[in-house]
Amino acid sequence: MAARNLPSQAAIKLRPVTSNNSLKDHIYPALRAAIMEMDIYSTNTNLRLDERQLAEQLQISRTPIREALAQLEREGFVEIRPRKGVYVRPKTLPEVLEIVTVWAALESMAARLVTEVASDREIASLRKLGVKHSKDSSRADIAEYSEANIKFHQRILELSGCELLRSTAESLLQHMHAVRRRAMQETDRISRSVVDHMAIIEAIENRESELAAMLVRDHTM
Amino acid sequence: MAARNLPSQAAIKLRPVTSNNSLKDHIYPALRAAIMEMDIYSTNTNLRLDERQLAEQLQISRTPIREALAQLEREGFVEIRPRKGVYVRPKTLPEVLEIVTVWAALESMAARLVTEVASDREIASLRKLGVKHSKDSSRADIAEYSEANIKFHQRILELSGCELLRSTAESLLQHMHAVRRRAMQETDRISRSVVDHMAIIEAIENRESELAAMLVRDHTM
DNA sequence: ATTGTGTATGTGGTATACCACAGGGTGGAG
DNA sequence: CTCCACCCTGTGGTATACCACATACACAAT
Repeated sequence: MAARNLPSQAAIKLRPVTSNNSLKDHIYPALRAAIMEMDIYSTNTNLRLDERQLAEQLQISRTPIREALAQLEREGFVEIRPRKGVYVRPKTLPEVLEIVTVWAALESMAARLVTEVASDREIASLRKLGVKHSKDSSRADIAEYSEANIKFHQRILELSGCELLRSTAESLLQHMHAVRRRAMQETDRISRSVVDHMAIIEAIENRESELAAMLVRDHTM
Repeated sequence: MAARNLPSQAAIKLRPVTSNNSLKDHIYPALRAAIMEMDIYSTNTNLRLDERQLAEQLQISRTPIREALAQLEREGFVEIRPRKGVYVRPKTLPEVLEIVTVWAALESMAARLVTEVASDREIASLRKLGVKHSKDSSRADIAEYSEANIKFHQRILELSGCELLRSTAESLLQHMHAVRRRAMQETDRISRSVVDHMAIIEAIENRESELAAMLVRDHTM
């Protein structure tokens, strides 16, 4: 504080150097991404992960890898069988349906909250995302649309103002990553989706809590 | 399979001895319970946990303790500051409100599902829990009522048939453990609660999805 | 007396060594 | 040739040693 008024103080201003010291935190997203890339197209891909092999590939010891794997296990991405091995856990159809169900519950509540707490300005930003949808869908660019689609739903969760709602849904989203490709292949689904989104936006703009919550729920499920 | 028809086979039937081999899995609940017992009564309680001290108390090495602590950190019970220490993270009021909000979203969806998939017999079991409530509340036995109250809500989540819905809510419940004491102190809250529960049961019995979902949501929040 | 610097100490982070158990392979007995 | 006991190897689990950094404190320079 005293330094603020010292004229002789050179304005060096280097960054707080908060660089990620922990290997574990660095490795966890990498492993998760690698798993999400590979887990689909099941048969004859090796679902087993070897701690020592990973350690050698990453040029670090097993310890941080084990911590990352433990986290992935708790989140349901892998299964660790003692003295057997670490296995990628492919998601069954019932599991995916459950994920969608919980997501619907969360986003439905989020939509309700948005109608109650979000400013008109914020809601307008939501509409802008919706408009982008229409343009993208006309080009039928699946991948790009998928991105925008996710952004739209994430935005609703953000605007709810409930961080736990957002983060819980976000972790579910990670599990859906591999499945989304399939789900979004059908083109007619896109046009239907855009119509749904417009209806959702409209309900939110009109502050119709019940309607917004219902539309989001039905749309997701 | 072949042993089934062997008459000489004594019906010993001992358990698969899958007993908890891993120290980590044994320690994690213990630590969590200890934290939940202590975190309240904020000021002047030492919020810091020492890995080495815990290791000495439990007569094991730091490794499994670190794994348990890492898990507790992921779930938000403690905060690990590198080279500073492990600190119990007391929940702020806004955080508790967020937990309640997410819980309401989950249980509301669960109630909706119950009206769709649960058998009449299962719903009847729910009513039995409700009846137990009335009896308990007349005795104004706070602790006992609190238990029954939780059971009631957990039962709704079970009957939804969506395991992910149940487990997600269950993890939220852990965070509420310390807070519940306060919330349940007021006696009039109990009688109100019982009335609410009866209305919820009735809606579910009549298969009124919307009504059941709404009642659960409003009751929780 | 004040301030800045060196150092001692304690922390979580990482590396490494060893352990117990699961599974498969091998050898010998029949 | 068949089958079973035994060991050998590989796995995740645990213990231990060491590291880099944050902090506190002593002490010296001003």
